[in-house]
Amino acid sequence: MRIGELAERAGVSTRTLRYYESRGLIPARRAVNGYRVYGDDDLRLVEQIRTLQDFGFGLEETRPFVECLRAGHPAGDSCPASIAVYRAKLAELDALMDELRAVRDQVRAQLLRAEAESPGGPRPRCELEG
Amino acid sequence: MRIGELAERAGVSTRTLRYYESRGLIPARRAVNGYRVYGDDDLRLVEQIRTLQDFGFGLEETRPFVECLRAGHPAGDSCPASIAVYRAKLAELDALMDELRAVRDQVRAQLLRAEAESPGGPRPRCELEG
DNA sequence: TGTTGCCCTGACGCGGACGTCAAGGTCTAG
DNA sequence: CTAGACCTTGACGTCCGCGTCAGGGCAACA
Repeated sequence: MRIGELAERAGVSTRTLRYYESRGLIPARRAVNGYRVYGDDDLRLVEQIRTLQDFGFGLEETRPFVECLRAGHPAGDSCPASIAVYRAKLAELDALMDELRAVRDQVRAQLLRAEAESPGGPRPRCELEG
Repeated sequence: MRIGELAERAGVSTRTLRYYESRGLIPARRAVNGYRVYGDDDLRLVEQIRTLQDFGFGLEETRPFVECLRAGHPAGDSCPASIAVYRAKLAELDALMDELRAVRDQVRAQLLRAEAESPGGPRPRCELEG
C-alpha cells in the first residue's frame, strides 16, 4: 500500500502521514523507486494516533501507544508506558477543569456585578430567564 | 511617563506594550524625539488587559473593555459590548468544560479497561485508592 | 568625549500539527 | 509520445502573544 491509499483509508492527508514519519512515529519501508510502502498494520497505528488526538493528546503523548502496537501487543494501551500517559492526561484534565471552573466562577461574578452596576442594563432580566 | 516606566509599573515588558499599540489597543502619544509617552490612565488599560488575559481572554476580546475605559467609563465592563464578551466567554467556558468532562470520562474508561486487561498490572490496585 | 541607559524600528523565532505550493520523478493507459 | 495520476523533497504559511536580537538614535553625567 502506498501513501495515498493509507491516507484515504485512515481519513488523513498524505502530508499528515509524512509528518508522522518525520516525527519517527510511523516509519515506512521504501520501494525501489523511493515510494513509501505501508502494511495493513500501519492503518491501526494511524487510527490509534487519531483516536488519541481526538482526546486532545499531543503527538508525543501518542508515541508509547504506537510503539506498543508496533511491538506486537494487542492494543496500544497494553503497555505500562501507555497507562502512565493515560494517568498523566487524566491528572492534567482534572487540573485544567479545576482551573476552568475557577475562571468561570470569576467571570460569572464579574458579569453579575457589571450587570447590576449597569444603569438598568440592555433590558431588565427576569429571574426565570436563567 | 515613558514606556519603560509603564512597563515596570504594569508588570509587563516594553515589547508587550509595543505589541498592544501595534494592535491598536493602547496608542501612545509621542514626544518630539519619537519616544512613546503615556499617562496614568494608560496603566489602568494595561491592568484591564492583563486581568482578562489571566482569565484566558484573547487580545481581541479585551478590546471592548479597553475602549470602554478609554471612553471615560468608570470600569472596563461598564459597556454593553464588554458584557457581551463576558457572556460569550462564559458560554465558551461551559462548552469547553462539557467537552473536557466527556473526554475525561472516556480516558478514564480506557484507563480502567486497560488496567483490567493488563496481566496483573504494575501492582494490584486497592479499591480504596482511587 | 566617552560611557551608560534609555528609546526607536524591523525582523526573525517559537510551539503544534499540519496546509500548501514549487519543482520535479515515476508509472500507466491510450 | 503524451497526458494524467501518483509519488518525492524542500520550504514557507498559519495562529498568538509575545521573546530576542540587530542596528541604530537620544539624553545625561563624568
